[in-house]
Amino acid sequence: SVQLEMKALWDEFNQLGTEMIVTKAGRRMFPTFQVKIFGMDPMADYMLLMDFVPVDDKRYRQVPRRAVLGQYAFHSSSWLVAGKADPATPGRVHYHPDSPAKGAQWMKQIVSFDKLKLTNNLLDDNGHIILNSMHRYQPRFHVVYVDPRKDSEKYAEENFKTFVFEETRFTAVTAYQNHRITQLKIASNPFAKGFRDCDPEDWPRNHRPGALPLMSAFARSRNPVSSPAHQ
Amino acid sequence: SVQLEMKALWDEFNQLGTEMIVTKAGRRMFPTFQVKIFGMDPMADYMLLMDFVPVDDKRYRQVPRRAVLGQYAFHSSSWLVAGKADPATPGRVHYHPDSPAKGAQWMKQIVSFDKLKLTNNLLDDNGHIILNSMHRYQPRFHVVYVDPRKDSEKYAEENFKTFVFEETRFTAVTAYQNHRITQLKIASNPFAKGFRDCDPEDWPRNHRPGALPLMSAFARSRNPVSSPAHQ
DNA sequence: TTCTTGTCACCTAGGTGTTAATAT
DNA sequence: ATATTAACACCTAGGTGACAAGAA
Repeated sequence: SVQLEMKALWDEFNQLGTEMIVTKAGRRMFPTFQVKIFGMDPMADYMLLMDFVPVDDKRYRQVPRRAVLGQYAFHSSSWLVAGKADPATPGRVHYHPDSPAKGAQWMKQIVSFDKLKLTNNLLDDNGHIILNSMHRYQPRFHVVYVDPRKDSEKYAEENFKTFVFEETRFTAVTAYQNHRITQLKIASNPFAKGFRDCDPEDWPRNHRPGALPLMSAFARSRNPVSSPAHQ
Repeated sequence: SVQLEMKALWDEFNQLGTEMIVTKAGRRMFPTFQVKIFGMDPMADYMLLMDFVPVDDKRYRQVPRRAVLGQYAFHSSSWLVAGKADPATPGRVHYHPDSPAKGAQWMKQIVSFDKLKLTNNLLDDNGHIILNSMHRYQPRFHVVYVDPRKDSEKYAEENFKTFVFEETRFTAVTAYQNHRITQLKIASNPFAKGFRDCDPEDWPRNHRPGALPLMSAFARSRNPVSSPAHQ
């Protein structure tokens, strides 16, 4: 079984409609996809990998600016369907760089996919995940048991397990559309600390619940509870 | 077979008497021990590791300052034997973090031991290599074939190969003794660029052979030739 | 008008020798 | 006197969103 790390933070983003930046050079995800793994055979070899599947066959677009003036400008519910999805991108896969490794190794600490990068460059040759901007994606996590038998290909089906966490869904964008997403990224990503305007010591250590509803759920759970995956 | 990378740089340091800093927290080596590997079975698993053996049973000490005034102050030949070696440190081993991996993986690029750190803290619990300051050491590189046979312990002897490059010998120190070593480290280690006083563009790209005899050998070979190991 | 690209200041994270203070 | 330690300024290396300019 698999538990998603930082579930509270993922939930907070998901509630606003998570957006992930894609660039030509490749951009990391934030939050980073991280999991705790249980129940492996400690002595067996496993490959861990991720891929990304379209949530729907739609293309999205920004809401016209004149339609969203006022308090709820840039709200997550302001996505409009812009038509059918663009042609699918090459369905690349990202192997965790420690693969293959023993079950004991994978289970003894959190597995982090922080080397995974997203790009919108269809001709990318850095092995990054290629996505269409303005489309929605569902990250998937796969565990492959490395079968030592000679005819292991025959058992591919049963040596394979997929885990999906719906709270990690996101829209790929080249620039943030929802200003609340931007603010939550700035508030929670250490690398964006330069854009915070509050006292850096104020958050999250001294954060008073309710003061900033934007990130209340995350602030409430300092030891985030993980969530079970839909298999 | 194994080739030492950056052999010209190692030679230049060795000629002066290489020194490596040891600290309580652990310090990387510079130059970094890096090798190219040939002739592995591409499909077999190997563990790669390093250890450090005393070159002799001597303890060294700094030359009294009043004895070395003038041009040859701090020359490498100014080490004095201070007596018998201190009690041996725990003979730790550093496994390359990618171990175990297939021969094909090890051979397809330079193997770098840049995560290896040296410490003088006998109680270190970070898994660093523990050395006595003011003692001389010989780094050793070991390749272990992971034998798939059940009774693999019996074949430990033949599944094991050791490579020694004498030009990587060094004295462990808590502060540099030979000023020429300091200058060569500053000139060749990118992380010490802040201590260079010459135009940063001047070296090594525009370095004129003979102008700075200190690092002539390194500057002469822009594509350093590797050296075979003594097995 | 909407979306994308490239540059930038500002961060995190951590590897350098220097230096002054301390230990032996 | 020699040897070690800890704090420090200055780097490398690379991850942020902002912004202005360009593309569609």
